Amino acid sequence: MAYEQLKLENQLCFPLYATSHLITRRYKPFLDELGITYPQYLVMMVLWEHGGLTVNAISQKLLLNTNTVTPLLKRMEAQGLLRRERSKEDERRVEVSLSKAGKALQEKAAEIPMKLSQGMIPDVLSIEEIQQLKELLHRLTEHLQGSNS
Amino acid sequence: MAYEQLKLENQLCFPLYATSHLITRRYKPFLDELGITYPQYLVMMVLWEHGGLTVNAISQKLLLNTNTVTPLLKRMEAQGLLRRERSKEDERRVEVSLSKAGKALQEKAAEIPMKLSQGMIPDVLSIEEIQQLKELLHRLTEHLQGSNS
DNA sequence: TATTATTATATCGTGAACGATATAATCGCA
DNA sequence: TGCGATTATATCGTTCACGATATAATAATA
Repeated sequence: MAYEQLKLENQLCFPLYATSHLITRRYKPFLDELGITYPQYLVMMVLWEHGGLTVNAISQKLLLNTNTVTPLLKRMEAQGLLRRERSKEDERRVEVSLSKAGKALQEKAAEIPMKLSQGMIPDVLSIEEIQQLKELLHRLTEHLQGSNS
Repeated sequence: MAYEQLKLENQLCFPLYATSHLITRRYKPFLDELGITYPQYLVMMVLWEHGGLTVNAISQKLLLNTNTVTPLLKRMEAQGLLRRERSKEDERRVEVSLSKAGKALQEKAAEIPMKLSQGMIPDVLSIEEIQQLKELLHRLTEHLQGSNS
């Protein structure tokens, strides 16, 4: 077969795709306890770190389109995790801020990263290798965001 | 702020999630030419490499659930890329095989991996680093599939 | 100050992704 | 042989993800 490059194992994209899904599945039981999904957890992390932000700012930080983030935020507002309010300075913008319940959730969430890394480190990857992996992924995302080539 | 581990940049999961999406977006224009989506492309790669397989075998290779793969295959059957037929030996199984059009698509697809890697290598990551990244991801997926801890 | 361009968000439709559940065929074992 | 357990796939409902498009507010400029 002359199509070696078309094998899953020879590609970079599939391992990324698969690992991402597998990790999301690992999160699920912990996030279920908080009553949120994985993308919602990402939104919460952004808000915990930066406080109130516009819809646009959130979607840029998560590298998602606003038409993904808008309904995500509406569901989260319905759950009482955050508020969405039109800015008074510029009525095109919608400012998103955490509710009391949303802020309070951070304490519960704080245990999740540790719980997940248990059994992962150093069984499979050493601290150095995790660091290396992050660094390589970071360079890749930086590039993929910027250029068109 | 005492929640350093809850910052996006300090996690492994978010870079994986984001990179995976960004790469899928890179594929889109090329896959549009073939008239297929990224997960459909993954299915095609499995079938090009292994020939006819059951629904279960395909979902295992892609690390997806069958309730994701079944509708995926039905859409692909409707497009004329493949056939789905109940096995005669064991009528619980559905055997998936490529149509003529499905097989023919491989030739067009063969150019995609190269086109994508242009501008990625060695601008951002060297050949060695790509290899390293694959290796780290491979170990991670192997672990995440197997254990429960 | 009109008018056009840009910006910010929302809406709609399609295709994943997956938990829960259903259904039918096959297997295992009393 | 018979019947409960297992296996293979399908169906349903909810949530993402995103292209295309719409709408309204603001900025730019003639």
